[in-house]
This record gives sequence, C-alpha cells and structure tokens, in this order.
Amino acid sequence: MTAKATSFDIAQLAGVSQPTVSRALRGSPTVSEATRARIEEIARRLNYKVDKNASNLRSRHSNTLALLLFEDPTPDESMINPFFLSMLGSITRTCAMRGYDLLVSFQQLSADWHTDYEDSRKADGILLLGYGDYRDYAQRLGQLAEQGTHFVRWGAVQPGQQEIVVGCDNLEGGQAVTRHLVERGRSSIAFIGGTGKGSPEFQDRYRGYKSALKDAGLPLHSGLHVDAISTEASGYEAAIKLMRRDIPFDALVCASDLIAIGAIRALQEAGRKVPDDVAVTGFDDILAARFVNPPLTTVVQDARAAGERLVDTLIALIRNQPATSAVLPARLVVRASSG
Amino acid sequence: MTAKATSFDIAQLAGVSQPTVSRALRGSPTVSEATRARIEEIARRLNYKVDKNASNLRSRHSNTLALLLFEDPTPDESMINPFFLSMLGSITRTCAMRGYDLLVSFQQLSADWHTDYEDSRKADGILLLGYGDYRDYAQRLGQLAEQGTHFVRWGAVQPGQQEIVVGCDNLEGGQAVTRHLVERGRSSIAFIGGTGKGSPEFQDRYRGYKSALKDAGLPLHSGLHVDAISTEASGYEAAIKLMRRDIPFDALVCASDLIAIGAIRALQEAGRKVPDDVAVTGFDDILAARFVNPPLTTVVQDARAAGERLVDTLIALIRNQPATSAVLPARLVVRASSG
DNA sequence: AAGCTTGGCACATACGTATTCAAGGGGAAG
DNA sequence: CTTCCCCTTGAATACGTATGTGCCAAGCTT
Repeated sequence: MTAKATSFDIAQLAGVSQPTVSRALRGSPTVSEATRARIEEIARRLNYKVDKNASNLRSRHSNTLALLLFEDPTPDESMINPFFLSMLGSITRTCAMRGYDLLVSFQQLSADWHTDYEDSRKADGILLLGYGDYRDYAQRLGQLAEQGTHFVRWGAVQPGQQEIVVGCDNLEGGQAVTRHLVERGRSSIAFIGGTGKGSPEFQDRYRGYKSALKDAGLPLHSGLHVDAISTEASGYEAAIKLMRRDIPFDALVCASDLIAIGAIRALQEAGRKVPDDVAVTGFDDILAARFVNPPLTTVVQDARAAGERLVDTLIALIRNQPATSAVLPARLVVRASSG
Repeated sequence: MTAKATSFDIAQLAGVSQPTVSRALRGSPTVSEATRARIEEIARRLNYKVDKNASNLRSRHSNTLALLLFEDPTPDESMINPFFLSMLGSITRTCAMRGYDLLVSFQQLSADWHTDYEDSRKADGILLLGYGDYRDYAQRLGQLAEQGTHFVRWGAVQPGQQEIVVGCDNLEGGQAVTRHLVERGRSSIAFIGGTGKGSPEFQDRYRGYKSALKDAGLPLHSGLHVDAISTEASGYEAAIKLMRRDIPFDALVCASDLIAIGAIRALQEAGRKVPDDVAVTGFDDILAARFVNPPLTTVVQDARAAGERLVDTLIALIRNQPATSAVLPARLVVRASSG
C-alpha cells in the first residue's frame, strides 16, 4: 500500500505543473488534447483519485446530497415506511447518475437539521422525507426556504407554502379508488385513516374520497369514518370500532395498505367475507399487498419517478435553475379485494 | 444569510488565536476552562459549524462510512431485499450514535468500488451488502483486505477468507426450522432454494436442513430439492415443479420468505392445504410474512443487531482495534404455516 | 534566589486541489 | 519585420482547519 498519489505526482511525471493536471482532469478546454491524454494516462496508471475533501474545500461545494428521514416516534417495531425504502433505491440511483453522493440519516425531528448538513458543508442540499405533520413546522420551513437553504420536501403540497415540495397526487388517488368502488356497485363506503391532526397525505386521500362520493351522488356519513395511523394493528382496531357502530357498509377505503391489511383481518375474524360482503382498498402498494388474501386493490405511488423527481428538483435548486413543486400521478391497481 | 463564520472569526472575538479555537472546540486538554467556555459561547452565538471538508482534509479522515449495496442484476422490479432495508435503518442509527456519517450507494457490482470511496477519502471504511456469490470475488476481497482497505462484508462466513464478515447463523437457522418441522411430526421434508452456484446463505441454510434431517434419522431424498431464487414467482414455479415429481412430501423448507409465499400460493392452487397437508416455513421474517394466509413460520435475522455489529466492527477496523468476523444468532418464529 | 518544570497559548505550517493572474510562444495580420 | 492576439501553461495563492514547535509566565525544587 503505497502512499496515495496526488496531482503533484502526476504533474511531475507528465512534466507539467499541478494546475495543469487539475484542469486536464476536470475537462477544462484550455488544455491541449495531447497534454490531457498524457495526464489521463498517467492518472489511470497511478490509480489516482481526486481527494474530495481538498476539492470540496477549494471549490466550495460538495457534490453531495443529504437525505433526512424523520421517523414517526412510534414505539412500533415496524419502523420504516416501506414506501420510503423503495424510494430510497431510486434516490440513490438517481444521485449516482447525476454525479452526486448521498448522505443518509434517520433522525428524530430536531430543530437544526439544516445546520448539521449545509452549514458544515457536508452536503449542498437536503431531501426531507417523512416530515410528518409538517404544518407544525410550516413557518420554520418557510424561513429556511427564504434564507436560501437548499431543500426539497416529500409530501403533501399545501397552499401558501414557501418551500418546494414533491408529492404524490393523494387527492386523485383517493378519488380514483372510491370511484372504482362505486363502479363496482358499492354504495355504503367507509373510510379508515386520520383526518384531523396527523398526516396531511391522509387528509388529501380523505378529501378525494369525499369528492368522489359527492360526484357519485352518495351521502357522506360521518359514522362511516374512523381514525387510524398507518399500522396493521391500528387498522385492525379501527375496523372493529367501525363494526361495533352497527352502521351497514359494503366497502372500506383505507388510507394505507397496512391499515387495509389489519382491517381485512378484523373483518374476516368477524365472519365478513372480503370482497363479497365488504370490498377493501389500500394505498401504497407495499410488497405485502400482493400476497395477502385476497390480494389488495390499492393505489401505487411510483417510487422510481418520485425519487428521480426529488433529486432532480433539488439539483436544480442548488444550481439556481428554475425549480418548482410537483405532484406526481397516482395509479389505481385493481386486485381481488375490491370485488 | 451572512457569510459563514470561520474559526478565525471566533478567535478574533474571543481574543485568542485560531488554533486555540480549534483545540477548544475539539476538547483538547491544553485549553483552560475559562477560555474554552468563552469560545464555546461565541461559537454558539455565531452558529458556527466546523467545515467538514477542511477538517477532513487536514486530519486525513472523514468520519464517514460508505454503505455499498450490490443489487442482483435481476430484471425483477422487486429490487431491494426487504431485509437489507430494515438493516439500513439500524445502520444509519448506529452511525449517528457513533458520530459517523453514512454515504449510501446501490450499485451494480463493479471492480473498483473501493477506490471510489476510500482512495478519494470520501469514506474511512466500507460496508458491503448483497455481494452475492462472493466466491467469484473471494480472491479480490482477500487482496483488498491485505492491502489494508477497510471494509466489512455482510454475508456467509466462509473458511479461509481473508476479509472480515458479519453474518447470520444460516446454518443454525436451517437446522432450527427443520428440527421444528420434525417435532411437529413431519417426515418427508422438501427444500426449495439454491444449493449450487448462487447465494452462499442459501447453501448454509440447506446444510442446516441436511444436518437436522440426519440428526432426526430421516433420509435425504434428492428428489425433494428444487432450486429457486428469492422471488415469489420463483418459489411458485419451484413448488409446481416439485409437485410434478409425484414424490410425497408433508413439509417444505423454503430458503426465503418470498419463496415460501410463492410456494404456498402454488400449493393452495393445487388444492393442498397449508399447513394440514403441507407445512411451510420461510426465512427472513419480512413484513409480509405476518400477513399472508396462513401466517408464515420463519427465521428472523435480527436486523438491529446486525446493523450495529456491522458498524461497530468496521469502526474497530478503522481504528486498528481488534476486529473479528461474527455470526449472529438466528431465531425461529413459529406461526400457523407450520401446523 | 537561581534553575526547572508545567500550563496555556501563539506562530508557522501542512493538507491537496481549484482558480486567478501573468507570461511565454507562435502564428496571423499589417 | 513588427504588432497583436490567442493558445497553453506556470507561479502564486486561497480554501478553513489541525497539529508540531516554541515561548512566556507562574509555580516549584534545592
């Protein structure tokens, strides 16, 4: 293991100065082709790699993005939202293709996440995932956006926000899945998922549900709504609570797949057949959705497109190119659970 | 947004020199308490953050680990092994607690992954996940280990390897699950999963299966083994192939949960009841294992412990402290699918 | 009281690259 | 033959921190 080669070593071997080596390897047009070829050959031979720390220090940017994943402080072991995890794959690949490195951190929500990464020059920009009920922090985010902190949030687009957001069309997704149930002839459609304080995504899905009911001329019955968070256990309990109310229903729109899976278990244990007695739909299309019995009708968020869009938006922001919030389409996936 | 504060700014305000600021903030004992307190107060007031690039450049280490996740080049969309994803959570948390940043990259297996990270000083060490049939690269890894490249691989521990490996006790897992089926009174136990070229983990699980059969005095019937890769589709096909052989079997040890889920589907479609006619077991305890019908008996790899061990081992290696390969225990989780 | 340790700090410098500025050389234009 | 300019390159320096060395004063020892 010899000492690592520096640009000086290469300069000496090539009979040029260190700056010329730097220019040649960075593709500067002021270097003649002959010189560049010679330098590149020597660099390859010495297995030379640019020292990122020195390079970043001098050029004042790190070519690195930070991905901050804020966990819900649930005591639940299930921990990470499965959808985020597939998006992570897309994000890392997109970063690689764009020539950026990716720093990943799962944190509890803390006040100064931005300083840790951007102020210390570890990253040029930040991706925010799982910011939860961001409205509690909306003002703070707006401040940061105005200060020029480079970040893009994944989540619900809200009117009046200052920061840039990429999200999925939860409203349209909620509409599509409800419309689908109506088309299958269901008329008493319940909804499980939070509508008050809590995930803004869930609220958008609920608004879609309401709007589809209205379009179909169906009444909105407040007794057919139960709150739940996105776990199997919560979905199970919510379905039980719903059944206890003795209000008849023949379909169930769940705000997430995990909720739907729990609800199906509760229904089946109570002797209700899915989908014959009750049609059930989820949201997310997690891996398990395909394998439960019956397979779950759900709404896909395209994780690949989401990851790409997040990264490309953030890079544009960093480079002071036009960058805007975006809402990605949601797609209905029909399986057996909806009849 | 004012220009970022440097250690010089603080030095001036505190009436000391820049090196003193550096030492004070790094906790050097050569700085008096009074001076340190004054400096820390000013640093806080200016929202000063150490420039990591400058710091790393000078100190010659980056306090960063790289996580390289090599994907199987499967055309399958399922992409990422779900178990890796939960381990990722544990890895990021452990890194954070130890004061390290984490660079994440999903790559196709390439020849010079090490140079990209360690030679360019982006990371002090590398975690290798999903290296696949690493035996094809065993010699290369051995070389790198001897050269002093800092890396730890997750996977099967193999005799004679040079590099450090942390893995799960797949042998014991395979034994445990087979033993469990024997105790439940099964005597014709089939195995689905690769045993030839392919995942060394699968091979260890198969060896455990064989050894448990032997301990129980049961014969090993080569007709009761079918190859498969870790997807639902592959498990489905393998089970069909097995049934076509018309060799009676009353239990099925699958090398992964996804295989087991596919196999259960094939069995049920063929009219065989699980677990009454055939008991089925998986491996991994992915999220879906709990929700399939019937819930899947499987073997848990403790993702949290695995992530912690990987990170701590790598840090020890980097610091030239004693670091050894480790095999983590596997735990049997009994659910309804095994009768 | 003179020498000696010790704590506390400043000075100078190194880390390896990117960038600014100036200069050399050769060809084109006059 | 001169002048000007472009094309290439080298010299110098900046980026912000960490560390080896040296200095000064105060507290010790004999």
